[in-house]
Amino acid sequence: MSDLLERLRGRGWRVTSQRRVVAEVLDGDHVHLTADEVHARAVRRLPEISRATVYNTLGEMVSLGEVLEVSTDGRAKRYDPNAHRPHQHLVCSGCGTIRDVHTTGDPLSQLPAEERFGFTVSAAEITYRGLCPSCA
Amino acid sequence: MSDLLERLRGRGWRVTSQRRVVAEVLDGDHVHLTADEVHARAVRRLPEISRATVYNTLGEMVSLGEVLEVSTDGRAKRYDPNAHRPHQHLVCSGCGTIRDVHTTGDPLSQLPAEERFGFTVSAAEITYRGLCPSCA
DNA sequence: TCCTACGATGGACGCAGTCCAGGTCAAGAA
DNA sequence: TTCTTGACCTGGACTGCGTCCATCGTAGGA
Repeated sequence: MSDLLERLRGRGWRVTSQRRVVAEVLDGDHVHLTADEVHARAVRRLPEISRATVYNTLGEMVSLGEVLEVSTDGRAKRYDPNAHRPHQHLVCSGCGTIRDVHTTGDPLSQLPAEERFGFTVSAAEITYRGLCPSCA
Repeated sequence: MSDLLERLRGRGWRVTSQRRVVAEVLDGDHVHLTADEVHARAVRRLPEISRATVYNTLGEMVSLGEVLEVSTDGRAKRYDPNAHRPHQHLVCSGCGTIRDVHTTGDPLSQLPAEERFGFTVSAAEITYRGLCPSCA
């Protein structure tokens, strides 16, 4: 049983075979899958699972803060199961590979008060872009 | 004549009424419009202009580095005419308003070599999220 | 003024994501 | 164990954003 599923159960989630499979797909592979990729992998284990259910389940995991949504290009959103350790993303402009990276210092502290325009700023997402070794 | 259009002409762009109108729409209003909003405003000045032309023109301006594409939500891309001064974005989670902001220090220097995994890192985009004064 | 290659048009198409009416089932109660 | 019920799942239609393409129009050089 995955940690993710355990945490969700602890929050009063009804555990169904569909939700289990989606959680396992995300937990098993620490890459950043699109919803359709999650669906494709889920179908291997549970052929009847529908696309709508995958979208719903991913959306619920995101609202519960157990999974992060990242959209680094204008295309499909990707889902990041590594929601409990703060991190940023490094994206290859060639092949689209995404890696989790850790920065020194807190990005929020780099935004001076006079640049906040009265906003209550609560988060900062950094996307680093470049070429991976294979694409360079 | 807008600066933007002057620069584009200098790059050998054929200047048509459609391209002029798109450039003027972007230049006139320093907000971050979606392609459809650009189209809606362009139609007021040139009723026959097509959606495809607006998309093509925006895409060309982006490839020429004269306009930036920003996608802060998973929805429509927005176009930022302020491509020549490095800046980051502050987005209201309530209403979606986007403001250009300037950080202290260079975000690239916050990514240590051992976190680069052999990538040639060339850019960093920061999206700050929070609530604007009206939404707070 | 003429020519022609580059640009514009608009309608069809594709992908990502959402919605909905109706059928199904997990989990608590007895 | 069986019953009950409301939460959940399904599949197909639908929407929004963006792209493609065949055809027509025109900016700008000769």
